[in-house]
Amino acid sequence: MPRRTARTRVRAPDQTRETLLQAAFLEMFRHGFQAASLERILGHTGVTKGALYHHFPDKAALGLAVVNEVVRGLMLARWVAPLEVPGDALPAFTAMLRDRASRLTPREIELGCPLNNLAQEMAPLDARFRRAIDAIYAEWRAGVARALVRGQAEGSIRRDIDAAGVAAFLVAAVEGSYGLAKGTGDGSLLRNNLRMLELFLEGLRPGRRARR
Amino acid sequence: MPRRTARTRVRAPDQTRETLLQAAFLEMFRHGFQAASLERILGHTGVTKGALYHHFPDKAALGLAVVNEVVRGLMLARWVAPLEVPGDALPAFTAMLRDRASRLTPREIELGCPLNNLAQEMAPLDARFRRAIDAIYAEWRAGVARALVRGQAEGSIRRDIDAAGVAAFLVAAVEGSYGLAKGTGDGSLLRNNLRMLELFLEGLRPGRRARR
DNA sequence: TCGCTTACATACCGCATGGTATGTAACGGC
DNA sequence: GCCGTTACATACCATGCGGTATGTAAGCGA
Repeated sequence: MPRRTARTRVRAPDQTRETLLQAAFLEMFRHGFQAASLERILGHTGVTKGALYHHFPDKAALGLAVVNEVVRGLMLARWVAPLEVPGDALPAFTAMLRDRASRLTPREIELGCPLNNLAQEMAPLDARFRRAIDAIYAEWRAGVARALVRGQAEGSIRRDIDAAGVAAFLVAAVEGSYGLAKGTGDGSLLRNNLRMLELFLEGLRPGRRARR
Repeated sequence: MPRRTARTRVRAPDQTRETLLQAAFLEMFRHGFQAASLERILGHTGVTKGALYHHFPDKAALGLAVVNEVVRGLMLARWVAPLEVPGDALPAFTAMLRDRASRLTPREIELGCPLNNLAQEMAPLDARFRRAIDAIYAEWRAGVARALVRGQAEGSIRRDIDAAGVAAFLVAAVEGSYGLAKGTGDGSLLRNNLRMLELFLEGLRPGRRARR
């Protein structure tokens, strides 16, 4: 039986939901979804279990909301939006990679890429997570491919490459680099790989020696 | 109090240990380490909890043994040994990539790379796991770098590249490709990326156009 | 054949977890 | 000011978990 005089917090449903999403994101980033503890999330936010289960039917729904509303936004802001700038596509790639490399935080090196983490953990376990993650990866690849096609149109990128295929490779290389750096705990490895990606992109410039 | 007449299985400690390792590997491959259930492992093998805790002091020790004795061996057999063949280094790379691409099982596409999975999950959580995983990645990178240096010595690979840096990039790209394929559930994506790696390696051939 | 060690078997425990039942206080339309 | 709905709060539960205590039987050197 609940206590007689319950002290309810100020009613601000949107903010409560957002608070939960952010805390859940951090918790999932650190521990993954399965090991993410609702109690810890509640402890960090001061929100109660009743409020949580008012906003989300169960833990999976909270996790999916984190994927769709937090992780997706982060990916788009960091890896797609920087490509949608006026000017040549290839320098936009280079600038984005250098920007990412320069902003590497110890947390990013320790914890890796949230999307990659969730993909590795949840893809074989839950079809809904897999679909949500798959959709985000598809957006990422599509954004990269668009930039490549733009580069082809303006002549800064060779026309004989398959934009979608190269985009998939680039995304994989980025994710792999973050993952490897996380595995080794070595930030310089990640910087090295982002630099290698720059060199790879330079190789896409039109030139005498065709790749195939 | 245990039952009076306990039916013990045949005493074959080495085989029992190996059975546990293999079952634990499969369980960890599917669910990760934290979500791996000892009860499920025991259920699959018919081994009892007493036997398990006779061979391993705790769950972490079992997990570490899986990493060091199973995962490491798989990585070496698949990604390092194929490079240590007589003949030119570059064709050995190509052959290895094609061999891997041709042998892709649905399980590999669904579950990804065991080493990558464990790295992503365990690196920030447990220092012992991180060290063990880090050591395996270092062996992998070293194996690739050795092959690159060999190629440089025999003239099939440009001398102006940093073998260690390129090796790190190659390993990251492989792991990223497996991870991405797992996220999307798409095997053709993985095949595409392995093919892209071939092309990347072709670009390491000595030629007129230097990369930097 | 005795006796110690190794290799297993069984029962049980404490704990953290996700989830639920139930209650109450704030808000908004009327 | 009433009342239904929304937004929370609290107590509690069932379950699965890793781990342990304790027992037994096989192997084996002397």
